[in-house]
Amino acid sequence: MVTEGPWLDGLTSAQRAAVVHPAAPLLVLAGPGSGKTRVITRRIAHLVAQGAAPWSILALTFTNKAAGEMKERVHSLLGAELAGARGLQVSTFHSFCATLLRRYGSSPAAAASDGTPLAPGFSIFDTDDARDAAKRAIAAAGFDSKNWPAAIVLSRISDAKNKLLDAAAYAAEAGDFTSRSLAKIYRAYEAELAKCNAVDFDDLLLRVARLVRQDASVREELQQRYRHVLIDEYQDTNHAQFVIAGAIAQSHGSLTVVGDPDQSIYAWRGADITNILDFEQHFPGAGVIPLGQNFRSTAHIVAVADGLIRHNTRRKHKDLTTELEAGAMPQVIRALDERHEARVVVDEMVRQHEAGVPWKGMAALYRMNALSRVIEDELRRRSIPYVVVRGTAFYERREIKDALAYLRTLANPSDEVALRRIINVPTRGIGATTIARADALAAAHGLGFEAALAATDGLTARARKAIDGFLANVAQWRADLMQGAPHEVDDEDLPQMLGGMLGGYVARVLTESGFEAAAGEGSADAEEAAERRANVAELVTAASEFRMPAQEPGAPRPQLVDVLRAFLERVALVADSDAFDPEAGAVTLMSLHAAKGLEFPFVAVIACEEGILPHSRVQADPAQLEEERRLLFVGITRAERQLMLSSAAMRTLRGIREATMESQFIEELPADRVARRDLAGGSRGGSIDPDAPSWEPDPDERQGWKAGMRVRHRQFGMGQIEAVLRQGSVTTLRVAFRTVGVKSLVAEYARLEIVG
DNA sequence: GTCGCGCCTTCGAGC
DNA sequence: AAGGCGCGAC
Repeated sequence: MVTEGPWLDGLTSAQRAAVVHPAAPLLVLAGPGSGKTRVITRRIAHLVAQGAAPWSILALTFTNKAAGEMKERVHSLLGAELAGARGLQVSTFHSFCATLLRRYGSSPAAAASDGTPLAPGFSIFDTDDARDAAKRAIAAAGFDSKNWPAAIVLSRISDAKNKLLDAAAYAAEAGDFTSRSLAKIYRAYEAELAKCNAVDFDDLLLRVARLVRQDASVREELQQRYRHVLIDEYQDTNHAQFVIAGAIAQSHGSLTVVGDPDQSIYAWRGADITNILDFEQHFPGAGVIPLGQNFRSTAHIVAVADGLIRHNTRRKHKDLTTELEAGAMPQVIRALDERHEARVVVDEMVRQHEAGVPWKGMAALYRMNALSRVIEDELRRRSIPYVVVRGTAFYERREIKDALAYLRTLANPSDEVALRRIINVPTRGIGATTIARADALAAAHGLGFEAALAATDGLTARARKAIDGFLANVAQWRADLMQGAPHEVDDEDLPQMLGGMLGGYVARVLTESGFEAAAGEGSADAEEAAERRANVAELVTAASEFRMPAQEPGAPRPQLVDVLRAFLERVALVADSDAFDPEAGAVTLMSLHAAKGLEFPFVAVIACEEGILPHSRVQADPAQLEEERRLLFVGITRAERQLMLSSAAMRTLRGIREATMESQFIEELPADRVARRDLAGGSRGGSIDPDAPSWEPDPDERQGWKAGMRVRHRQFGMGQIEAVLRQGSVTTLRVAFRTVGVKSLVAEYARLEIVG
């Protein structure tokens, strides 16, 4: 047993107390910048040093990124000395649950609520797939999609699932007409999922919660295996996650949770803040260690954050302190409009850069992803490197979803949502009529969609031929999945070998199906077509770079089908923040939600305006308003040395230009801790003429048109500037468009987008 | 059966 | 501003 080591170096007494706390329930209330990640990783290292087997430790994080970093840190802490941390399991709740469902899916407790068992290779539906399934469920339950929008239905079902109410339990509680109707739709939705051998995101948690509650042998196996459970960002766990963690930790009680109620920002997707607030009631005798000292931000920033969060009434107050110097005053900026705001923010970034802060040390944060656009434009115009952190954006693209639907059809033959998506992509002459016929046949004979397609008669010869050809291909591709790596490949080289096989396989399917060749079709222009093809190529690359996670000891060697399923699972569970690369050497742009857990020397929170932050949809509800305030608190506390909070007196949003009001949260900041700069002339909105050119755009921006530039017009599409004619203050451009020929446009009004 | 246009709605954060 | 849906033309 080792009682001293590098994992105890340089800790404060509170941090140390948390690290060495006995293997018993422990709540670490960790304020922003208080060394939370440090405490978890070092506690893991300490547990291992105390003799715990690495594979007996389960650490659950919020994102894959955080999981990867945590694993790495533990590795380097223990290093050679303790033979590393092999077998240590660090993952997100969702991927941990997916893994359990692959392993224990045959347990009746993991089955769908109608009893349909989960087969290996089940699909994980994303929000889009779930919406498709919900639409079909609404129709199947006999309701009109006009009165029952899929998105609303889904959010109600999601709420139910997060509270561990399955369709039957929901129906039992349903009293009024709306609830009873929803209960029917919920049941039909579950039937759709079951038919597809699919789960949605909430199911991953719900089914595992049911599994650990109802299946004693699984529960005991997990309790035996995971002797120590640690959970990061505990303030954002929901009830299902609470049940899962509690069940696993129940026998030994070694449960460490770390979080900050003031940073709880996911109530809207089911996070239950009482998990953390009532931890001591849930686990009597639990240790509680507050970490209030902030090592991240200079004193003014901490004071501003503290001053803001004090306005939340439903909270346990803890003092935020720092021993760092006062530092720069946080700046509160009121700009004229969103482009002006972007200019001011980027000006500050340039100033910071000149003062030695690298681009990667800066971030612009916002409440809504749509707000990234102006900042992007400004950074691009000034040739400053930036990345928009939105990991799921790539997977939301149509061509990528289609390509993945091919793979899902192959990995999970029941996945009808996927099959429907690609049955006629590229167009093969299998249209709505054919599909309606197949549906009718399926309903009449209780067939699956694929079987019904094969069996439908009375089709045109062309449709018949198209279906037969396609299904023959599918059968061949599925057969091709039943192969492993050559036996002579040793374990060391296996992951890379399998990745290569997967890449080759994906490329082959997408080529042979004709998908790749047609990937650019239907694009508005050649540019977009090229982009789509590049994205598909990128997906093939991602597949070949995929590394199969380590298998359980004694497990059979994975076949290609297992690799494909693991890949699809990984892809389904990417988080937006997974795309964050601290070494990218670029300014970071991301949502306030995605910024949780990160830190930057310079942070700008843009669009601090009523209706945006707080968001317009929440203002009536005090609990939701407090969550909005916490969101700004999270943003502020990402800043290490420089903070800018900006708003614009005028903003164009969703195509409407409107006067704005500064966020009520700005007024709540301690006035002596912020430096205000009102660049909008004291305007509080409303009094400005929206059309008045209120600030001077950069000369190079106004006169930036040059012959030869490639531009895009909303209506005319792609074109190239032939000539720039200046007539007084008016600039006229002669533009040769690909489709409509040469046009003369007034530069100021044409709203041309420069594309290169 | 397919394609393209225009009207209409929507419109937040995300595993 | 942008995506979904329905209609008409080919």
